[in-house]
Amino acid sequence: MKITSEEIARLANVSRSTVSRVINNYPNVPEPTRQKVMGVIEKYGYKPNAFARVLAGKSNMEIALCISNDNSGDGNRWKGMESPYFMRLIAELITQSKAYGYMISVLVISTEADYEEIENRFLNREICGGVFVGFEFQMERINAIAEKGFNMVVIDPDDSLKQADNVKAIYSENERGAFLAVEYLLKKKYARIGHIRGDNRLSARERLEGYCKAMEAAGYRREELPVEYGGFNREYAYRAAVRLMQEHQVDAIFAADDITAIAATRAAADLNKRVPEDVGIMGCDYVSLYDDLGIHLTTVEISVREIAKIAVRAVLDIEKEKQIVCRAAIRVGLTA
Amino acid sequence: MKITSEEIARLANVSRSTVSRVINNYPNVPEPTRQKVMGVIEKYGYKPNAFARVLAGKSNMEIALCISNDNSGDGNRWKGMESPYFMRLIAELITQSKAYGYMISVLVISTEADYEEIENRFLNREICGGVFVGFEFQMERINAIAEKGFNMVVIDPDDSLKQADNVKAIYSENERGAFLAVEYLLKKKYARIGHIRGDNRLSARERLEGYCKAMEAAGYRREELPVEYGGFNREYAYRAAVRLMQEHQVDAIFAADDITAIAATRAAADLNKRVPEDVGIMGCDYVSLYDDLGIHLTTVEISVREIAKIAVRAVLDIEKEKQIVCRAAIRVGLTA
DNA sequence: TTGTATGCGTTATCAA
DNA sequence: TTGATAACGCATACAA
Repeated sequence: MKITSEEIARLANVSRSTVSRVINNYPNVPEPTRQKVMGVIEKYGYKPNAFARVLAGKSNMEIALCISNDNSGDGNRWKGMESPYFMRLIAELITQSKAYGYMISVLVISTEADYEEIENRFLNREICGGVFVGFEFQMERINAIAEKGFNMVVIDPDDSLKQADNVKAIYSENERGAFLAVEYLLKKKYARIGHIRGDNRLSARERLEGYCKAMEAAGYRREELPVEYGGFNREYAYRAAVRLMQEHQVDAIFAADDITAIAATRAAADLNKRVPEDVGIMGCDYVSLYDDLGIHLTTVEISVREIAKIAVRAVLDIEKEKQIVCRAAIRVGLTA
Repeated sequence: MKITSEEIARLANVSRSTVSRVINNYPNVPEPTRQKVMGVIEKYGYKPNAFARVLAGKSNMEIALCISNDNSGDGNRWKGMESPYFMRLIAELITQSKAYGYMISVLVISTEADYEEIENRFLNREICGGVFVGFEFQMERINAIAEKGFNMVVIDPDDSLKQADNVKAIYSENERGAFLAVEYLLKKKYARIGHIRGDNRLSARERLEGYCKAMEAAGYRREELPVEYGGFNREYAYRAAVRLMQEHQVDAIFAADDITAIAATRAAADLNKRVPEDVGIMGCDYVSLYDDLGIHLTTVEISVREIAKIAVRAVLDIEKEKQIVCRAAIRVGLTA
């Protein structure tokens, strides 16, 4: 059926052990022998059985991507598995890990049992690392698993994070990104800049802080800044944008994310304001989707590819830092 | 470290074989014994080692989702891994297969070697089935693997498909969907309906055919129908829409897909035409994305969830049909 | 109905 | 430097 190391050994006139040593690049096998064995391996297209290796003690070259499922069910589909962010992240992680010879398996975490599932896989050596991304993780569970000696990476953790030893965290430069965005608007000579903030999670608070700092640096007083609640929700964001433009008379809006920015763009259109002439709109957390619709937001981008690359390197312990920050950059579009 | 069937056997005063029989629901184990063993299993939270089972002859409860990589690099990102269609499909497949206790592993197919990888996994019992989706598959390779006795499902294959015995095909009701769409426009009293067609792949040809048939049924002559090439590309589609509206004076457009429809909507706006009053626009192949932007296309929907559900059932051979067609339905929005 | 023995394909240990 | 041999954790044919 399928050629095994046994066969290879026979054909190369060596023992299974030697074949194994060649496969695993052990140092104690002389070059001629290695050549001979490799020749037979190539000739017959032999590929070692991954499952057997794992059973025999090796770790599987597979990384679990653990996504927290969103059960809130508020009809806002920009969450959970279908979120374009997660989707791009999955795609990039698959690509990046493949470059190191690793596979990605996607696990959706929704119940307590799922954490046991993960731990089980670690114990069985089915996976050699876990990358966590999403909102509502139980950090204690993650820490507990990590403390048994397994590598975990958490992307954009909330500040509640107490990192166990084997846990690495990847942060996005939210505050600085927001600061850059507002700075950009100020340079464009917008004078009255409002902010549509997200909800209470860390990223939203950091972006708000960045906005405030940039405005303060420009001489504005923090207490008087026009900030409205958008909650990363397109309906709330739309109304927030209307309030900012009508009640606060802003001439520019820094939105907590791109969904919010798109909603603000609609609001501007409905109020007969031209973008960017009458009102400048700045997004955040670039989502590639809108380009394809011919909508080119000026926004803050933190490369998903970069995050994926770092995540893979971190979980494989190539990257040793426990706290890694991904840089934000302005992506110039047509809305500001 | 981890409890094994050996331990369970000892604790339950039976042999490993009996534990195995209980786990695998063999009939020849009396209820009291089963209860006793199950009790110990529950108590210690024993989970059989999946890899060991596979090595011992069982098939892994895992389905490979094989996605053809798009190397065309024409800058149109609505293809390959990042396509929202694939992304939703992945999400739905994960959900649906989980319901049957199966996992999904995603494989991106770009080179010849990838087919060998798939075959290798089948031979090692790492996967028990393959679901193929994308454009440029080498059906001969798929058939060759299937002929060795493995289950394969191809979603929306091109007509070049010669199905081997273990290959099942899932088709979308493209022609009927297009027919319904045009019928819908006719009922809405649009009189001059044009079509922006896709490229030369089967789905595009079928949609064109559905459009033609519906128009013929309404008394139009096929040769005189206003059809322009859009190629599923937003730039081409935009220009096609302009031609239809300016040169052909259409009052409604049936677009080959939703990307095309969105481009047509932009074109209408740029020509100062109101949608749907001055011109009706009908999409096809519903992509959920646009709702979140406040754009509500009237379009043709073929449920991705339904496709995923059927794909899982087909690959597990619960669904026995070799050719399965997924129904299309009109999704009413604001553009027609 | 149950237990024993063997095999799955690999790695690791120990001798040679 | 190499080769036997014993794990790894489970399923199964066969015997009892």
